[in-house]
Parts: sequence; structure tokens; C-alpha cells
Amino acid sequence: MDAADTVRVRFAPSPTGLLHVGGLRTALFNWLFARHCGGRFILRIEDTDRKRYDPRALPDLLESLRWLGLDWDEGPEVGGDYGPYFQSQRIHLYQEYARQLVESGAAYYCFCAPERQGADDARPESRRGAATGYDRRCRWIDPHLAAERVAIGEAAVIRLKMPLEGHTTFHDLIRGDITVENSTQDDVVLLKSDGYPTYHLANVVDDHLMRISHILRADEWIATAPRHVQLYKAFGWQMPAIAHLPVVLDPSGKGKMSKRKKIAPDGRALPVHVRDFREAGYLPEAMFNYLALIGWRYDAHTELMTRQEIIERFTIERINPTAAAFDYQKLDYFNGVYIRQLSVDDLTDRLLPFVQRKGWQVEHETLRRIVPLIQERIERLDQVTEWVDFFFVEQLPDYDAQLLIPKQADAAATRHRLQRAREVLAQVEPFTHDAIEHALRTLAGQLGVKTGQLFQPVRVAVCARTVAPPLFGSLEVLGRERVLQRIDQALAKLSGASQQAAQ
RNA sequence: GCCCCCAUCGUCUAGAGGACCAGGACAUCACCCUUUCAAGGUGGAGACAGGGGUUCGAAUCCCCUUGGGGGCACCA
Repeated sequence: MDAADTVRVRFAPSPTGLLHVGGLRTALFNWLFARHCGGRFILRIEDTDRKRYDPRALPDLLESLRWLGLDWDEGPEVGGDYGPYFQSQRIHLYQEYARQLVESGAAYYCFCAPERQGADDARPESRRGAATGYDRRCRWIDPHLAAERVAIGEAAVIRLKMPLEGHTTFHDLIRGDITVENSTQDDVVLLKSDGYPTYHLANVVDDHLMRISHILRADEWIATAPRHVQLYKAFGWQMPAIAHLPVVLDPSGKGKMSKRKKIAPDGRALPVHVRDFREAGYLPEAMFNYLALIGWRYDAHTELMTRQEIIERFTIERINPTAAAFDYQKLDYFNGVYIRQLSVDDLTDRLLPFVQRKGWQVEHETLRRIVPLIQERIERLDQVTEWVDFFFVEQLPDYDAQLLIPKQADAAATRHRLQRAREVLAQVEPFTHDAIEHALRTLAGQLGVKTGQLFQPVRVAVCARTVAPPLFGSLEVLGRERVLQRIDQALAKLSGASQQAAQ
């Protein structure tokens, strides 16, 4: 028997909202484990909560997984031998298995009204603060009587009979043995009164029927694992191996990554949903690499790895149990590294939508000439617009004339330098990076000023900013005509400024 | 409140009793390079939560405390 037959893992999200990074990380680890082992990665949709169902969720999920390059071997749109892969299409199965448990005495019908259960303050004083929310009243009803009540149509749920004494132990691949006193456990609902299963039932039934070999799920499921163990026991099924992944924490380390957007110090909204990361200009390959490192590590030194390297090196043994804060700064760094590794053509393609989104009419060929100037200056694709705006606007935004004047110079000196620069730039042939550089450096020598003292006024004149892409390349792309025109405008601005100063 | 999980620099982590006066990465600071900003280079600062054990020897094993996280739904 080869691994393809033995290792079967699944990502089983609930379509209640947009996929967020925490979910993506869980999917990634499952996918990595499957690919490492040559096993199967299964996508199952746990749509058993009719109240929270969100129609946007499924398309967003599929798109997000594909964006990161996580392909599934069985599931929506690809099918498979163990379908259907939507739990809403398997309701009859869960009902059947739930009834089976009632018949075997492992579960029972409960007729209690929902209001009588649940919330702590709704419980009798004697049970307040107790671990279990439900007092098991219906557990003691005679099974035949209960069956009759169900037969005449009385609303009921089906609950699992947890052992009242002893303890339940299971082996977590990452944490080792975990033991829980059964007395602290609830008689969990398996089948709701609307006939839909709860997570606990559907999950166990499907994992078994779909022959899942390993469960890699988020940390927050640890508390419910004992009831799953008892469920497998009640069915007489072998439980898959199980590992609980460390949760992804908020950047502050306080609490898990919430689904609400966060605000960065610079005011922009920090992405939380996968689609937000894409729209902010994170590269899937950078995201893939960074996400793999949340809770997993290959060795002491290696962090930047290709997708293939990560697949080859990924093992459950090297997943650590500690919750980890999501570090946007480090993600940005990774993204910058991956952006710099891209070919100019590739980066241009990826940048184009961000530039066009801004409303500028830009051709691939034009942007392609600019990309080398900014490639090592951006960490996110969306930052491109801050760098290239002056290439595409007809009229430069108004800027403070003072920016033109370098420290250790005044308006008059600056005017002079700009005039000379204009003359030189009007003549230089060809109007290319090297020729421009040579001409301007020569001019600086003739003027007896440091290069920066000459370059700054020119830079501000053409870019309207002091921080901009490299000057000579920018001038070449802008072309002589626009450069001269903008220097003229700067000169006019300077005369205006000096006249004002004189008055 | 109860149950469970976790605990090394600000953050992510390496470390599976001696190779650790604890290594790497991000962030940070300084310097170099330099037409601005970056990128790159060099260097600096920065942690084993506390207390008990076990041991010749503990970041590594055990216990307690503290701290953090997660869970306690007819949600997943």
C-alpha cells in the first residue's frame, strides 16, 4: 500500500463568511502534509448551519485556495469517489447514523426547549458555573417512551451519552496525550431539531466515510476532541490520527486573529481576509512561504524557501504547539524579497492592475520601462502608485517651492542651477540614462557643487517630491519634452517664490 | 467560574541534559555604499516568566505559582 492510499487529509471550512488567514494556514498545512506524503487533499464544505450560511463564502473560498496554489484532489468542482462533498447533500447519512446511535443506546432523544439549555445565567443556581450546560434531564427517559414521543412528532434533538465517570484520553501528534475527566463533558447535541447534524456528528461521520487518515485542525478544537473520541467509540470506528495546529494570534499577541480588519499605524486597513491580502498586493508565493512559517520551521536558519522545498521538508514533527502572532512586518519583508526576485516582465504584469485601478491609462510596455526603477523599492504591489504617479499625470500636483531648494542653497542659486540643467538637458543626445547622467555630473562639476545639490532641484521639478525613483532613469522615461516643461514650471514657481520673499 | 492548551530577544523561532557566557530571521540602532528613497554590506543592543526539585551538570526532565491563549451553543 502506498502513501497515496493511506494519507488522506481534508480542509473542511464552513461557508459562513470570507476565508481569513487563519483558515488559509490550516488549509496550507493540510495541503503540505498531503503533498509531502503523496497523499490526497480533500476539500469538504461543512454547510450545516443554515442560519449563518453566506452565499459569498464558497466562491471566495475556492478563489482564495487557488490563489495560494492549493489544489484539492477531491471536493467541489473536481468530484471524487467519496462525495458528495457538501454536507448539506449528505443529511440523510447523518440522520441514519444518529438513529443508529440511539438504537445502540449511545445516544438519546432530548425534548428540552433550547431556552432551558446553554447560557450560564439561564441555568439553575445549583448548576451555575458547572462545566456542563445541559443537565441531562432527558437522558433518563425510557427509550421506548422517547421513541413514541418522536413518532407522534414531538420535536427533539439527539444527544451523545458521554460516560459519566472516568476519563477520555487521545493522542495529539503535536502535543502528546491529552486527558480529560468525563465528568467535565457535556452530552453534546448530534442532530438538531431541524434534522441537520451538528459539526460533531457530521465531521466524525464524514471523516470516517471519506477515509480521512489525519486530522489537522485548529487549536480551538482541542476542547471538543474528547467527545469526538467517544463518538468514534460509539460507532466502533477507528479514529484518524489527530493534530491540533497552533492558533494564529493577532499581531499584538492578544487574542486570535479576529475577522475584523485592523488598522495599521500608517492608517491603512490591515488585511485579514485572504482576498484582502491579494488586493493589498501580496504575492501568493510570499504568502505561502510566510504562512508555512507560522508554527512550523525547517531548521534554525532557513526561512526563504520555494514551494517545492517546503513540500519536501514539511513534517508534522516540526510543527510547534505555541500560538503565534501574525507579523505583518515580516510578511512585508518576505513580499519584498519575492518582488525583487520577479522578472521585470512578470512584475509588470502583476503591477498593471494596480496602476490601472488608479485610473491611469498605462500600457504594459510603458510600465515595463519604469518597473526596474521601483522594483527594489516596493514591498507590496499596491505601493506602486505612490512611486509612479508623476509618470502618468498630465499636470504635476502642486508642491511647495521650498522643496526645490537644497539645504545650503537659496532660491537664486537654485534657479541658476535649474536653468543650467535645462540647457544641458535640452542638448544632450541621446536622451538616455547614461548620457543624462554624464551631462548632469559634468554640469555639477562646472557649477562647483556636490551632485546632490544639483540633482535635488531637478528631481523635485520633475517628480514634485524629494523621495522618488532614481533620477536619470526617470528622466529618460519621461522624455525630454516633459522634463523641460516641468523644469520651466519649477523655474516659474521659484520666481514666484522669490518675488513673494522680496515683497 | 470550570476545563484544556501553551510559555526562549518587541515578534517568529533554533534548542529534544553537557557542543549555549543561548543561534537565526523580522523590527530597531550605528556605520559603509550612495543623486533622494530603497536594496545591499558590516556591526550593536536585545530572551531562557518566577520558585522549588531531579542530576556531577537544566533553556532542555518533574512540581507549584504567574502569565498568555483556547473552549464551555440545536455555530463551526
